[in-house]
Amino acid sequence: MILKNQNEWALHCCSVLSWVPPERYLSTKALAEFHDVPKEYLSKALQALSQAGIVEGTLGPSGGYRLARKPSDITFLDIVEAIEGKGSTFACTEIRKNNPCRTAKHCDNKPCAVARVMWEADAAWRNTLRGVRLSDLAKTLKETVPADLLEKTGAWVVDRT
Amino acid sequence: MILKNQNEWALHCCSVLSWVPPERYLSTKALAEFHDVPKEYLSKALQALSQAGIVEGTLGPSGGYRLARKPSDITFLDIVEAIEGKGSTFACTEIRKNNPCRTAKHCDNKPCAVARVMWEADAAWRNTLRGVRLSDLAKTLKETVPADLLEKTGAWVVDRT
DNA sequence: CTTCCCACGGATATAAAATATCCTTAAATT
DNA sequence: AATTTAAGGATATTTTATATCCGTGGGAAG
Ligand code: FES
Ligand code: FES
Repeated sequence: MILKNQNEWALHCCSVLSWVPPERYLSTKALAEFHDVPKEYLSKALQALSQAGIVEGTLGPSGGYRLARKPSDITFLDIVEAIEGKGSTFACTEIRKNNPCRTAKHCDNKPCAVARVMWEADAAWRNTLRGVRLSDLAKTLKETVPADLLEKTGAWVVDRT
Repeated sequence: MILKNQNEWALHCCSVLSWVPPERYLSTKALAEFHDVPKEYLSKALQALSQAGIVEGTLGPSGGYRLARKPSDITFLDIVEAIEGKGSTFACTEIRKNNPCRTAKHCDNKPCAVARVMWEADAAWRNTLRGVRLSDLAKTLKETVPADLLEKTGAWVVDRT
């Protein structure tokens, strides 16, 4: 099991979009060029983010995407769930029901103990993602990425909005 | 992203194998019949558990598998990692390196901040799984599964060892 | 010693999901 | 009116998951 590469793209795109000045937009083309990924496929990820209400798009020249909310209101989980979906990573097929010793009277009012553990682990994963916001990421980047690169990148983005 | 169904099979198989009396074995055939899953494919999961040192198999009639360690020495993580592998669920493709503003002198001594968060979430997932042992599962089952079903199931297993 | 049962592992087939491209539509800008 | 762009449907390609098949050799039982 491995997460889709769309996650990495979407997370980095949201990070880039936080450079976009208010009332302006950055196009899919620019985002695809910046990350060197296929534009048409990246478009699908951005559409998912749009449907999730994380970014908003507008048409026409000078159109594109921008964040729909403040970076402090967008968590990693929001973005990952827009790409991967909200369903648990563990799918219980109720294999326990195949136990040949079971009779019809054995009802399953409680979920399987195995599934409960797996779902708990899934929740722990999501909780970690929920605990990190886009604003936290920006702060970390400021501390770890060379200032000149950050500056140039910001200019590059603003230049195309 | 969804975990393989082998995980559910392997976890339930380990649970069943904890019924096996010392010095005896339960065959793949019996495990497949018990869970109503294809024997040949289940065999692959059991081989993975065997290679991970969670179960041990023996050949010949009256052969099969049994747990290689005490249930209190086997965690959910051991089993899941035997099936899914130990690698992180998030694959970073170093997309940041495609930033057109980068120059050769920008080295990446530290991993990307995005990847660090995703790996932290992966670690949280694994930590939860590491925190539950097969012995804990047995205890939970004792509390939630009707006593008569547990007893019949145990007898079914012993009958085939 | 012979026969049968079994784990083990390689090879292959099928189904499903991820990745990627193509194309049409309609809205916003110039 | 012409151009740029998001939106989304359709389709193709690649990879992974699921499943089956078969050969090998070890171990138990007669
Ligand atoms: S029946 Fe699905 S995890 Fe137990
Ligand atoms: S470069 Fe891979 S997550 Fe940032």
